[in-house]
Amino acid sequence: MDVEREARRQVAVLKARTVDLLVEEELYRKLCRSLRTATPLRVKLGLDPTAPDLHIGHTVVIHKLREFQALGHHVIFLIGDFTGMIGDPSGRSETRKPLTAEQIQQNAETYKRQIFKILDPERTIIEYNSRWGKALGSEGIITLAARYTVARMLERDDFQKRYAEGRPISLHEFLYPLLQGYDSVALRADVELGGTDQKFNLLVGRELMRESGLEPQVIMTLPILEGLDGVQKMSKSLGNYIGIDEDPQTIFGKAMSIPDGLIVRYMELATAIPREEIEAVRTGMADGTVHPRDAKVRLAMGLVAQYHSAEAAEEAARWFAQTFSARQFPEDAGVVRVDEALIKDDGQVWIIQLITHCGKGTISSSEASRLVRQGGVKLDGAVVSDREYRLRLDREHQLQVGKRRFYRVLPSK
RNA sequence: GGGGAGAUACCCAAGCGGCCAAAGGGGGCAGACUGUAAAUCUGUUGGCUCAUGCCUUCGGAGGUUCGAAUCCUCCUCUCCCCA
Repeated sequence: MDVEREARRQVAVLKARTVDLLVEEELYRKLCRSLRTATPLRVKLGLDPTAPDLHIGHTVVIHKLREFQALGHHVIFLIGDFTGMIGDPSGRSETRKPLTAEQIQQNAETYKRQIFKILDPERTIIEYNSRWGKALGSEGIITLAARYTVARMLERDDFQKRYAEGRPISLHEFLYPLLQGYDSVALRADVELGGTDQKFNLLVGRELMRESGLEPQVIMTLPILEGLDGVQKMSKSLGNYIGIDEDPQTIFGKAMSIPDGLIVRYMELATAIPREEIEAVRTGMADGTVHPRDAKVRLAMGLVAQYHSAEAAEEAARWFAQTFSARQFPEDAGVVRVDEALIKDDGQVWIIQLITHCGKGTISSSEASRLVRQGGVKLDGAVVSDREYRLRLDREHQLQVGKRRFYRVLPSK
């Protein structure tokens, strides 16, 4: 095999969709060596177990890892159970609140389960940075902290901004990049991946490796995916995400709600839809031959197919067309049995109570009242606008609250 | 260590003794229009079986007052300046 040629080919494949690749020549050399010695590269991705679910924003990077695996390399999926106690200040305008040990453990389990929807378990090593982080001790931390200066820390955008705006920066936040970098030292990573907001942290890793006499890791950054609102980055805490663990209908529905401008970007970054097809969609939408709605359906199906199955995608598309395009009441709406306690002596249920009962704590009675007043509540297809409305529960009723909450209401027995 | 400024609802931010569940904006939700898109317009945005009512909420704990987000005391946290 022509090692150099193959290494060049791999570089080209891996470089696609990246924002930064530092340093490309180094990656090439590492790949050459890997091929000659038949030693897979050690590719690191660290994730703090802060949010208990992965969303398709995370998958941008994970897909890249999958590409490394496809070329025979090993992925080290590092769960930042130690760094998670600090909380990554990247891109944040305020200090994160630390997690408890239990939360971290729980979230880590969820991650493990979810990444294998994309990654190949055979080529994945799971690590926890508490393993070496705890051993560092206070002396280790001090030594580590001595390797970096305040001025250099303040080069970071987010720190600089916060500092300039007079917002607080806690001292321990300075430790985060250092500890993340130390992970690379401990793991002897060849490559580390992250979102563009991770660039600083990744670079610190290079620095620390060099100082420790190791060959510095190559760093690769990938775009940050915007959330459903199309403006802010996708994140669980902003509620603008599509979780990879969500059910087909939810994934499909959320995908259909993104702004048009995001369709192609989602396809490129978050799906396995082939390049040529994405190009066709792009040009088709530009010249008006492809309706954005249809492009979105394609995207939505692609996502469902990836995390569930092709059949599930078909099914979700059908469901969506019926429920939202044809405005039919979905057959599989959640069934709610009404407690006896809600039924008054006259055998009737007050509409407001029915709604709060169906909402199971997510809808207050004031809110239910508001929804009724605003015409957002439908019973058996007809708008209920009288908040005093009572209903006799002698059969199944179809209740719709707002745009997307559907319930099949049945008597308790 | 000294001096100054500040903490208001999901976020930003006004209010500085009663008319304050608290202006305005953002965001959210609902309605119209649609493609559950965007844009736009309208309404709404603490809770309570809805009530010229009650309860909870203006960093925390006390106090003054008929009455406090607003005044006083102490505490906690943040920022700035000086050392």
